[in-house]
Amino acid sequence: MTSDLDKLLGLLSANQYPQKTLQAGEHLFRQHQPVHAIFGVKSGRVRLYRDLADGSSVTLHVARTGTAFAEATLFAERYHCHAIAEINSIVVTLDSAEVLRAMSLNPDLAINLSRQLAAQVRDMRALLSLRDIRSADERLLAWLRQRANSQTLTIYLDRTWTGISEELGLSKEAVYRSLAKLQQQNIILRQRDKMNNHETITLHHPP
Amino acid sequence: MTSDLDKLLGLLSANQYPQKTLQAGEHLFRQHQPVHAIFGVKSGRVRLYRDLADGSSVTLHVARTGTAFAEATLFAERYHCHAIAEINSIVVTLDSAEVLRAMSLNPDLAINLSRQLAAQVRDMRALLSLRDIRSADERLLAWLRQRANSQTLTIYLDRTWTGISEELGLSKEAVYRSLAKLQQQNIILRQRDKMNNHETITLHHPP
DNA sequence: CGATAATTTGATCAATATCAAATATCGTGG
DNA sequence: CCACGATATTTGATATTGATCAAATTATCG
Repeated sequence: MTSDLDKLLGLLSANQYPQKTLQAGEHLFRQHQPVHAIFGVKSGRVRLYRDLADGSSVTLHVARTGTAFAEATLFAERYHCHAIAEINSIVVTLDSAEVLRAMSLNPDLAINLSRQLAAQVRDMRALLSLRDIRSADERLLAWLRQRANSQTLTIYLDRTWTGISEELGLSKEAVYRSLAKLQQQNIILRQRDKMNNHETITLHHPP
Repeated sequence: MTSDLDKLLGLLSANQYPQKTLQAGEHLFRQHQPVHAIFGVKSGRVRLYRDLADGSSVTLHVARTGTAFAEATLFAERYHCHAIAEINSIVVTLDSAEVLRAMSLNPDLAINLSRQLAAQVRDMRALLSLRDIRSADERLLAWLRQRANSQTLTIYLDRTWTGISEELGLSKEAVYRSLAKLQQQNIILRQRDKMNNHETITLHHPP
């Protein structure tokens, strides 16, 4: 999966991006603190959460390897949530003032960021619309159809089904069962590629 | 709800935005057609879908009143999907070449668009993370907590629960039942405001 | 005031989460 | 190259939960 982290980092060309190593449980930033940077996860897992007045907290997002997070802070004065590393993690930091200044001078940078964010909105919308499909079979099928090459009707997989089941919001068991069912009904064809251990799915009949 | 349509429209200042009236079943644009504009729904409902080689199609998104859609087409050559009005609708159109040109000349416009899109990404992430919560009670509670004023722990509602249930991905019955349960367990307090027919929720105990 | 939509509660059922367990596969270090 | 531990894949059994169908009440809006 090409990460949106790579793309976001492609926004600034010259200098190196400072990395920060976080121990599990260490905070990257705190709510109300002045904004310093936006971030990307090189490795690990960072949870964003907000405190509530009664002492409890809400999780807003869990950022995983290869994803950018806190993009909205680019335009904020202060962080509106805490960021804590759930496991040992490495994050890349982009100084937000620097990014903003660069964009002001060079519209292409800002346009480029818009492009990335627009693509992200599109992808997340597609993901969100999948969640409205109750049936596991149909949800999985819709996921496959969204990703199918519209000519060949094939999907090349470089991820694990267990990971995909999380994206789908289904248990891995449900996904495996749906795969088996769709295969049995001859709606999909699963082909394991001996060469590279990956898998190719081919779609058949329309539903 | 302040619509992201309003914000998006705020990007361009001077001229009026052309509106287009669509009959139910009428297409706004077609897949593969050169991109002409990005859009916002003034009223009605527009479905975005993509054709597959076997003659079937996948729905990518259903845009509702007050939302912008096809923002990603701003950077595309051709529409990657069809757009059809599901019911009689009115859409506002923003010529994409014009928007792009304006942004090239004025970085602030592009930065502004980035700001809107970043906020959208943040909101959608929060929505997506809610969908990972299986329990209806907990999902609803998380939704309330995300929206609670972190000081007063209150949420002012200007929407219908039926509409909220769709956002939550739950049946309206499940939402009403969860509301009743949370109320009974004294976790939330519902107060109907006689003045303006709206409702205020107050959160109590941490979970 | 009538019509339409929203709210609310009940009963039932189907579907998926969950728990279990067995096999297969991968990555790693010896 | 092999052994081994970790992870992924796969299928079975069971229980829980929310979807669905129904229906009654209330609220909203011309």
